[in-house]
Amino acid sequence: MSKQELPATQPRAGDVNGAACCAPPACEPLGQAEAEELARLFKAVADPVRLRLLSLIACHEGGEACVCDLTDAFDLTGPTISHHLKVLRKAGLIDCERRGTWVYYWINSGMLERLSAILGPRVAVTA
Amino acid sequence: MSKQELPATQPRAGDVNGAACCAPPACEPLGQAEAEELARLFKAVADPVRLRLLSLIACHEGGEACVCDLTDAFDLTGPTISHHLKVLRKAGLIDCERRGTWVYYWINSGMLERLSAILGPRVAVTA
DNA sequence: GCACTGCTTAGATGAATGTCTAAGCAGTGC
DNA sequence: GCACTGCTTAGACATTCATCTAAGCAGTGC
Repeated sequence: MSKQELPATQPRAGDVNGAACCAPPACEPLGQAEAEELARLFKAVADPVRLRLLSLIACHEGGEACVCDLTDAFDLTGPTISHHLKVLRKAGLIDCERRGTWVYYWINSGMLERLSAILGPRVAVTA
Repeated sequence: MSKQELPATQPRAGDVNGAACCAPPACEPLGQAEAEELARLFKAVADPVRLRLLSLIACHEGGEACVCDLTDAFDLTGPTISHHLKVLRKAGLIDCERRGTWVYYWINSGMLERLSAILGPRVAVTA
């Protein structure tokens, strides 16, 4: 847990024999802390069931869907869908509210847009 | 593996007692096949080491970096970095070329932009 | 050819993750 | 209050994944 703290401007192991293999970075790359937080978000999205859940919610009229509708769209048990929804919720990608018997979910589009922006023009980011 | 093939227009389980819990989708949600392919791509990005690798490569002068430089930025062994680079390569997110002693990697920005677009305005997508 | 460096592949191992069943909590309606 | 439905939590289990060490392949230079 020390190498990633190097100033990255000191003489490099690659400079042996006087032949540098490559140039220093031209912009500030992602730090470890940001990378870990972003990876947490991407992990939440990196599952076919959760991608389809997001899509189903986004596609529903009014931008929200109840769990029963989401569950019906899969060949999975209720607890499994509930688990995936929880992962998305913990990542801040969706929010939910109980209304009487049913629980409704909707997309937190700000979070998705943040992820989108990171992959967009360039990976380096001020996050 | 059959429920997701439902037309989604037939009477629903949620209609019990005549009280529908929710409305049908307002647009075409992600299919299972597309979701699986996208999840594969997102999984490749959903790791702090791989995010930093992408960032380091993108930030390097000329848009490419050699492995030795990438390895030095982490507190991980060479084989581990090589493994992560392979994951990114198999996902089509980066490409590489050997030039003499060193191997250089660069970003396949088209792939990243595709992922970016999916998370962007809406999750529903014609992928 | 031989030693050296750079990088990848192969195989093992511990941790994280997706799924299930069983059980519990929260509303609704009789 | 009691039964019923909708949804979540808890815990178990199989699979996937990140990492390591050991070994192998590819260039370079003497």
